Amino acid sequence: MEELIYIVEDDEGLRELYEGAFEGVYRTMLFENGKDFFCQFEKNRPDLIILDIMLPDMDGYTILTKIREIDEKIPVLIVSAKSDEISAVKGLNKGADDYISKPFSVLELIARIKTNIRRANLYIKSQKGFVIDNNVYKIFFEGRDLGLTLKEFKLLKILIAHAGVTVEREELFREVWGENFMGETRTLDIHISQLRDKITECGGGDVIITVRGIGYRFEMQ
Amino acid sequence: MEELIYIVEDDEGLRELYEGAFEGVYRTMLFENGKDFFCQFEKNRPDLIILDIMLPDMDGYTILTKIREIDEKIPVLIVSAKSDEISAVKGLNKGADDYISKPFSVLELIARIKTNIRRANLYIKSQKGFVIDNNVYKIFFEGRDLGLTLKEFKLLKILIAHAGVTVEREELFREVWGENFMGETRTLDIHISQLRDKITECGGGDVIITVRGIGYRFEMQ
DNA sequence: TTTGGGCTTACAAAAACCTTACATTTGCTA
DNA sequence: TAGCAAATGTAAGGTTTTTGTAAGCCCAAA
Repeated sequence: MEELIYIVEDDEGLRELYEGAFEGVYRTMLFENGKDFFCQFEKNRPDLIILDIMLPDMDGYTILTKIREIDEKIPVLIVSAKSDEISAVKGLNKGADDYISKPFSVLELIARIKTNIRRANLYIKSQKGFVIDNNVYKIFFEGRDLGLTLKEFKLLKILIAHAGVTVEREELFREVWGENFMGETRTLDIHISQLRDKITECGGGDVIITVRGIGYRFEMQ
Repeated sequence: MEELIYIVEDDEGLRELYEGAFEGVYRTMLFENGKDFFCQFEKNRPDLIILDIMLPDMDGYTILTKIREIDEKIPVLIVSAKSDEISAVKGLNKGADDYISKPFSVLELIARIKTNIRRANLYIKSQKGFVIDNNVYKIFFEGRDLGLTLKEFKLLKILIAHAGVTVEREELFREVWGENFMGETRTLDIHISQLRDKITECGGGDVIITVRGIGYRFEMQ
């Protein structure tokens, strides 16, 4: 699992519970208050947000509304005290995708997270300006269609999926061209070249970095 | 509100509760069992389905699986007895979008319905103008019968059902021609070509888009 | 027998892909 | 530091693959 989850929670007990529950399953980032959360959220989007309704600085609804102003699709799961059921309903009306009441079972929590991420990923995966739409086999940069061919699409998709990590030439060949690719060729280089052209044309910067002797790396700056 | 909700529920008390709760808010259709439900579901799709896990003829999971085979996007909300919480988790894993436990508040139920429909509508493209009549195997565009043959009908129906999503050639073959279609042929292309002709003749635009190397996609613009 | 759906054949066009060829960069070595 | 070899960048053009579509044949149903 590579999914990243942001958790906004001030209760120390629950913080520990989350950390334990997600160990090795999801990458998590914990925030005590709304301010810290938004500071990070502006910089990088997670795959899902877990939001406690009762917080010290701003209440959950305010945060939720603000999240929805910035991103209307990202899955938000609200956590509320059992007694506070009306709050949860209010949250759902304000644009939360789901809610769960304390106390909850870890099993159920993970099931709900899974569903919400599945639902969101069915459609679109994005990474800092790049949006991959698997339904139409297109990748957009800041809203502009890069106009990729199938090979280019697969290539960029893999690089973005491994953003920040160098992907070996051999692996790219395997994933894009398939196991039994023979032609000892320069095809990969040419496709990378094309990709760079198209990204540049759409206003993107140098996001594909050559790692000599190894392969390529997608990196945003 | 114009939303149509199908409710699969055998408990008389709950049936009355639903009818009262949705009066004037949603249009509803009640089904006592899975058989009745599917009979109608094939004919016309609602905006959301409320499904009780405990039913006389087939259990909820079977229905859910069958629903997902036919339509992978339609929101399904599972209702389960409180004691049966594990079942609900199971349901979420099987492709339900949400669940609610008995006893629940009407307020919460409506909030959840609202959220699920909102979420679904974020993604589902409008297929405005195209009407599929499964009883007479006809598809109309703006009231005009396209005059499709059976294969063409099946083809367009599948494409429309997956509106906005590219359907692979292989899947189209499987769904229209059946598992054991051998002829490595161009038949699919020819049928697509015919479909385009007929749609154009009836005033429709370029709604079938070729995705080179993958398949075709229905998209309204 | 007629009719029409569905399939195949055949050719055309387009798009994607690959190869060649040469330029450039990088890292290493003398 | 200069020089070399290996790796990579990329323009140009040819080749292959994929798709579009017209025309005709076959077969089952009416």
